[in-house]
Amino acid sequence: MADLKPAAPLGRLLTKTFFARSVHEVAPALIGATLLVDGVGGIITEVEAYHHTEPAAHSFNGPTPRNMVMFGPPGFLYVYRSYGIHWCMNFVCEKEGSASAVLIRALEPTHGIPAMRRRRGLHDERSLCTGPGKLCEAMGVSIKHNTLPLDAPPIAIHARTHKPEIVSGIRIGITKAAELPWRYGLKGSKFLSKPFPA
DNA sequence: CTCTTGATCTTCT
DNA sequence: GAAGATCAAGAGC
Repeated sequence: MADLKPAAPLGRLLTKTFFARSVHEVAPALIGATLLVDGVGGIITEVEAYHHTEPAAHSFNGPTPRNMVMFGPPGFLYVYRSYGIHWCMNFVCEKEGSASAVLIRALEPTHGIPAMRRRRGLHDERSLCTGPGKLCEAMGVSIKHNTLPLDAPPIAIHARTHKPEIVSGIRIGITKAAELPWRYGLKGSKFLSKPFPA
């Protein structure tokens, strides 16, 4: 079955240098970019920044087998198990040893929607990728993808072609350092894990 | 609509 | 032993 939804125009492919700067610059710059894994994915609508200097970050207490990739160079994928059942994906940023990353929280599906629907089961398109665990399931991302480079197959991230309106707010689902406004979203998007407060 | 609960991996106490 | 960067299903209002 053909994919009938028109895809957004794709910009250039992002390379590792895009991620080699402050996580607070990378996070809002990713909103509107198109993330594809094996050609399946969509427009990034929501992310959160995590910095190793604050206690909500997995890297706050130093390296472990799980978070090892966060301590390496920028431009690689960090995938971890959440609540024992879901996978969540992050882009490692800044520089080697900095251990900061951006959590991808929601996508607007544009590519390979039938494949995503198949992986997710009985779900409407609006709830296919509106959460960090949901989008990994929809794109088939798991621990197998941990440590993969972000600028080589099967991963492709296309820059946005126009700067969108971006909203920010406090992060979701955490108890430590919860007051930090490091959640970023595409203004007015219907594909968010939760609405941003007005 | 909101609230509660179960799933059960990784890390920390 | 407990908590956590989650999600879906079910009960109650």
